[in-house]
Amino acid sequence: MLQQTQVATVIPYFERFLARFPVLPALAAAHEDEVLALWSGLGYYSRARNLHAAARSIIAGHGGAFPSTPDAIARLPGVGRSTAAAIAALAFGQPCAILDGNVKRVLARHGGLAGWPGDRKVEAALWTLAESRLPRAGIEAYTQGMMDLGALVCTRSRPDCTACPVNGDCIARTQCRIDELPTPRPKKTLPEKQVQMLLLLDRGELMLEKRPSQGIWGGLWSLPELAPDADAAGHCRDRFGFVPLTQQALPQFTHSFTHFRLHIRPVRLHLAPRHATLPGQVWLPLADALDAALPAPIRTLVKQLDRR
DNA sequence: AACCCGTGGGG
DNA sequence: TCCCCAAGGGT
Repeated sequence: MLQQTQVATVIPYFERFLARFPVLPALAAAHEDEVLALWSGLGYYSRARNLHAAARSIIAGHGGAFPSTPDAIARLPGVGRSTAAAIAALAFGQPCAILDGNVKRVLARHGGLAGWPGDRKVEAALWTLAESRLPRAGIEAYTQGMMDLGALVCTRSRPDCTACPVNGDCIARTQCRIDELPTPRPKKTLPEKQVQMLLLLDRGELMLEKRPSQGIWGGLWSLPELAPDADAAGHCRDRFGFVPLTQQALPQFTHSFTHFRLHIRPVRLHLAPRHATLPGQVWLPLADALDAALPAPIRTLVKQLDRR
């Protein structure tokens, strides 16, 4: 959950998740739909599918015992070098280096290492630096200390250098380059996309479609999409065989992702009753739909619909 | 190697 | 409002 996600954002999701899956076998035994529903709103949904798969892998392949070496941990789906090292260090006391966003910022500043940390070569240099600084003892406190130093003292903007325990030989501070390091990500213009999304309603029930596991919002339940200028009612008849009785365009809104911006034009359609339910579709009362694994903007849309 | 994968906090 | 980026990983 914490991969690319701030601690404060994660906490309520973590609490709910652990209340439902307190032990590893409980997660392994769960249906993917329920795992995704508890992840709904957190983003990067492959993390949820990978975590679920990892739990099953530990039950099936490791006899239920969590692997304890960094290499074995990193073979779990969704667990890379840094996450594996964090688990190995904090749970098993092994001397391995982590490299999350906080540590990258601390090392880039203290070591005076320029270049965007997302760049392959810069990241490799940061790993080397991180490995070279491991302590001979106390790996747990060191690992947590590096993360907390970045999160609480060596912050992205206005770091509190006077409170920093290593301000004496920090190159960024000595050379007055605190505001330049780490080097920011190169700017690029975000692509813009447009879609219509269909809110198909029948007697208070909403139709949701399961998205393929590949691609954006993989495995989540969402609304049927069509080209921005297509005929919604026609599409409704041609693709689903549903007869729309009324059609209403709802206000367009924009949802921003890391890599593109999506302009969504929702259309509400009331259908003639007794239509078929096709594979990959479900019809749910609005209150039940809100318990499903919905993408964040779809959840907002359904909530607004539910208020009427 | 560059791109894909979400959402929201904070400046 | 807009911009940056967060306890990164997979392809």
